[in-house]
Amino acid sequence: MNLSVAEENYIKSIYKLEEGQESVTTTGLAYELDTKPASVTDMAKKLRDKKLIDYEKYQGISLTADGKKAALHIIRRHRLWECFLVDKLSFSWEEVHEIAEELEHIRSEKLINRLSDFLGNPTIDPHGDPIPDAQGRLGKQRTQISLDQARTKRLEVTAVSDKSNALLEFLTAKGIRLGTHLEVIERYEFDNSIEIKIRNQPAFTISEQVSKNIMVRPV
Amino acid sequence: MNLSVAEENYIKSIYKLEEGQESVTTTGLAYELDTKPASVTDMAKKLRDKKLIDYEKYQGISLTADGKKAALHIIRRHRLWECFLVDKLSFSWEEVHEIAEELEHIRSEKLINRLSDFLGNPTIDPHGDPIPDAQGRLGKQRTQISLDQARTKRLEVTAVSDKSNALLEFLTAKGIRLGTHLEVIERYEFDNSIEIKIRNQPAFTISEQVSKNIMVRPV
DNA sequence: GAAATTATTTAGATTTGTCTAACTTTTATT
DNA sequence: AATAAAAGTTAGACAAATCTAAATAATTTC
Repeated sequence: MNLSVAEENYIKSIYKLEEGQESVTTTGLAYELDTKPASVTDMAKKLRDKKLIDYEKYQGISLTADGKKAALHIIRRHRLWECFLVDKLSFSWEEVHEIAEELEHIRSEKLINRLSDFLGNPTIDPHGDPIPDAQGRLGKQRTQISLDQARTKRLEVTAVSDKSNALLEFLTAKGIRLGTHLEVIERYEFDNSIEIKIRNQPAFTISEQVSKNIMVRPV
Repeated sequence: MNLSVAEENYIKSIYKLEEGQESVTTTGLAYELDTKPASVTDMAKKLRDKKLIDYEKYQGISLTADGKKAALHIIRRHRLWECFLVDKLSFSWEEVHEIAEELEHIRSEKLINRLSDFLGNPTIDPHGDPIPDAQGRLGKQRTQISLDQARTKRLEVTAVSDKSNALLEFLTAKGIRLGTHLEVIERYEFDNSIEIKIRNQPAFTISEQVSKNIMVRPV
């Protein structure tokens, strides 16, 4: 299956929205791709014809098995290039996303598999997200700090799911990066904000919007 | 100046044809780009409007100073990626061209300059062609075996100017690669073919078409 | 459950890069 | 120099991906 850059971006965004539980709507996808709902409808028909998504008008969109496979291959390419940029070219965590966004569309199985070897076949990218293997198989997911039912106190940051510059810059400013150990001081039910503390720095509060995007594991 | 992939390919091909002395015609460029003369005429108008080429109808095409600069930047990207593929990902000489053809269109000054640093700022690519520096300055050219006025006997291959698979495979089959030392046995005026010998293997003859694309230096 | 609001789709237009077919200009031939 | 051939251009069409504006369906609200 040979996909255009536009088609690949749609598949990737649909995967991302599906991952975040909620159903994929025309408007939601348009927002995610910074385009208009009318354009999404057009592309939905095309992707349905290619059997990459299930789509009935007014009924929303979901990836087929083939679509999921395609998505995982695109994500593999994206995350491997991010590793390359950070590990080999000394880019910082925050600046790699945009460039990887372009590199991910270069389609050569051989290139990607050799790149993976060259990088030592990493299984997580610089943001802590798992890298699918050559067959599209994915390692296990981490937990969102806000969904942690066990109300764990001591946590380690393993990933950030939203890659917007705004969030990444905020986290950097706060000293939160991959591997950072943090302590949950308080969880406020009324707005789902969370008060946290890093080492011996003063505590501060993060909104649900932010905490939803921080993946953690108990430590 | 932000160029589309198509525009970049035109600029690169025009540069290549200009480098090979002859004037750049609509048909010649169409052949080089595997497209139709009508398409070339359309694009020529667009590139003229962007002041990258001089073009008057029926009068052929030539790069402006800006166009040359753009071409050298594209070539820099292409050749650096070729270095990466061969040096770091163990691709062979012959297979890198196509992939570099895609990678060259990723436009991030920072990416390319860091890639260059990572590779040790190479000045020639795996085919022996010089890599323009960040300012677009180019090292000195090598000589075509067929233009060697001095009629040198012992030569070293420093580059191959035509990157078509057909030629690269032919050269590999004959045992001609970068750095190969060869001895010119005879030059035939009537068809400009050249009889050469590599080490102690039997001599063979190469046509002008082939020899024109082999760059050499005396040894 | 009717009306209002929101979401989605359709129809028609636009841009980029390409094409074919017809036409024009230039170059080559005699 | 006239004509034939080759090279180049124009006009009109098309596919991909997008858009706006209008129409339709679904959902929410009262």
